[in-house]
Amino acid sequence: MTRTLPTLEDVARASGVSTATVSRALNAPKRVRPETLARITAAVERLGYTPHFGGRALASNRTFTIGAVIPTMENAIFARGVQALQEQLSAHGVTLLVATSNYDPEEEAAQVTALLGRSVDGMVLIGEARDPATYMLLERRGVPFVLVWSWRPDCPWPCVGFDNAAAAREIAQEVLDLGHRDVAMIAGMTQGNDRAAARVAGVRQALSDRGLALAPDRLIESEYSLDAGARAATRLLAQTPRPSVILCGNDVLAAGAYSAIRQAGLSIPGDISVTGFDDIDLAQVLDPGLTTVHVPHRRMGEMAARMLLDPEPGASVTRNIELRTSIVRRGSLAAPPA
Amino acid sequence: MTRTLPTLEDVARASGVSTATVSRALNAPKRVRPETLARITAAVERLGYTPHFGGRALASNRTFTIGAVIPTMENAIFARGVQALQEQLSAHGVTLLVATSNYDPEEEAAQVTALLGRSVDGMVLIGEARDPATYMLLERRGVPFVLVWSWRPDCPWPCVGFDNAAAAREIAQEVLDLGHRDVAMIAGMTQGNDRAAARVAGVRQALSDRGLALAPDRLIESEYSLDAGARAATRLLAQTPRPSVILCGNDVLAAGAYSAIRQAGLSIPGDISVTGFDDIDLAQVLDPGLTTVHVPHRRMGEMAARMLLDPEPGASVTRNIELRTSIVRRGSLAAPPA
DNA sequence: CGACGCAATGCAAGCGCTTACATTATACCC
DNA sequence: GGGTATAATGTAAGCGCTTGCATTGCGTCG
Repeated sequence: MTRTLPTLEDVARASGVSTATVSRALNAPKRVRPETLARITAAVERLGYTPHFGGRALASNRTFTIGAVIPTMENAIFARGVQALQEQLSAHGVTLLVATSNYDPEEEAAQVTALLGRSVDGMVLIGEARDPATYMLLERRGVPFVLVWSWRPDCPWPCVGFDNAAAAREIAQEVLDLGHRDVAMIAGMTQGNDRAAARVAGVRQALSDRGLALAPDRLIESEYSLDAGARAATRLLAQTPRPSVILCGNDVLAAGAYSAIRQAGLSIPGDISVTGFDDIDLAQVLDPGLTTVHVPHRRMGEMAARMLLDPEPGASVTRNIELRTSIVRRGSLAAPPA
Repeated sequence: MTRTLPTLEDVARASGVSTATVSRALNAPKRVRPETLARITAAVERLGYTPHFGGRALASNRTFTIGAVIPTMENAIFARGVQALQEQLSAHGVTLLVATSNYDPEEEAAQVTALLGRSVDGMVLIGEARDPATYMLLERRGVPFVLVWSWRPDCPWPCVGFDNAAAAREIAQEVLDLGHRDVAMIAGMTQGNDRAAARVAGVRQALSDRGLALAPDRLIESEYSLDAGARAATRLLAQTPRPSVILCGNDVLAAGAYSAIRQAGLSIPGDISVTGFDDIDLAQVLDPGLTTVHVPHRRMGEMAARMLLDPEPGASVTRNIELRTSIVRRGSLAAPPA
């Protein structure tokens, strides 16, 4: 009962043409006479033929597949970004292959290798910080790639993202403008994560602009999870004096902080303010709504897709694109308690 | 500057053996003499050789890839399930290919076809309700697949999931036990979605067990999104009398309901209770915490992986697995207002 | 000590598809 | 109507890999 799938040759035989013609009918329909095309199409239909991906990849050396390596799908922001990217790509008949690295550079390198082995036509990577060997590998294979989520003017690679430092600085300025002086921050792990590092740097910059500084014990680096965020916040709340605001490296951490603050019997923003970063759905569902930085995840996906799909690399599409972020003001940020 | 990747043949030449031996060295190391193996390994290393996926797929007709078609990545519950599945699969050297259908059966069928075209070795599908043609296609191609998220004792396909109806009935019973009589429900679109339909059925069953019924205007089917959930809740709140509890088809809808309720100036659970389904992170972050049904997404992923990876299909592993759900009690459910 | 079995390796035939090149049909021109 | 572009199709050579079968080399055994 081992069934053999219909092949190009079966279709060719069934429609009385050569395999070359069938191939053309499938890949460049205008190159075959309409009636022939019709006959072939009918045969394809009747036989239930589907092109064999491996054969195609082998012969044409193209796979119509692009790969993406993201830290994790469990963070909604990446899930959405991937979704956007995928929608964009499928609209062009390209499949997206997603791999996760769990924020581990070695794992990321392994996933990149795996994707290269599958002859992806292009690749999307998150952020800029990674082992130079990974970049070399990519270049050696001549696989186009684009970095998303990070951006700086002189990034040597094609990238589409936003200035994490500037955005963080901006929201920190807003916090300071409200009169906060005793600022704490829960950041993501900055090790090997340029976005997390840039956000810390941005906050530091805003503070130093006003002659303030982020004391070492006011900065906690935390894994990106609700629980870790809550734990970090708990530690901050225990300090005397208590900070009047907690800036969080992302919305998930902020949500964790909400739990801890609620747990401690304090109110937001009455006793303490909180800000986030990313603007995932969660941010608007929290009570009070989370003031956060809106990140253009959707546009990043679209632009990345466009860059990768661009027929003449380097030509019509700019290879270094800065997207704007914006601050979304909700209830979690107010002036410090008197 | 067109670089050509090293091929099996290059490695063979470099290590003074035939391609057959190199292939064996890669796929069945114990079948080649240790010293030969060492030489080959060295050559592979030196040349930076990576097997070409397409060639392998073509020759061996196996891809070490399994595909999954999920409704959307934007719902955290699927994102996490996929993540779990992926971890499980990578541990066995298998790649996961994820496609999304956006709850559209036709789109799902298209994605299934696409994945089949890529010669996946197996497939994971969500739920049982779909066009018979899709099942036929799968069978005709002889590709093993497993259904997750749904379960019933006499499901004709391999499946690992839970009894959505029973779980919904259970939480509804708990609601009724607290004294609620005026129950409303925001369900997912039941059209082509057996999980959503089963959850409604479960609630109905619980009600009818006590001689109650779900009035037509007390049931709103809604798209799975925060906004849609909020809109549905708003409509329910406008009814007189106002229901004393809103059962939601999933946590995202429940979160939407929270917004609407807060908007209306009502309190949870003082004025109105809310329950969810899935137990995503969100549920514990909401204030008050959301009482919901915990779904074993992680175990589903693991079991599905195991079923697909199982060397002797039908043998050691049961093909019909029911997993247990449990009710997570948080603050959103209380007795109705006096 | 020759026959035998087994382990290690080589040979070569594809797997299903694309595509340069060759060939044939069609159309159009003077 | 012969000649020539041009369009449509066919021919066949791979793409990189796996694998059945053939071959070789050796240790073993009667």
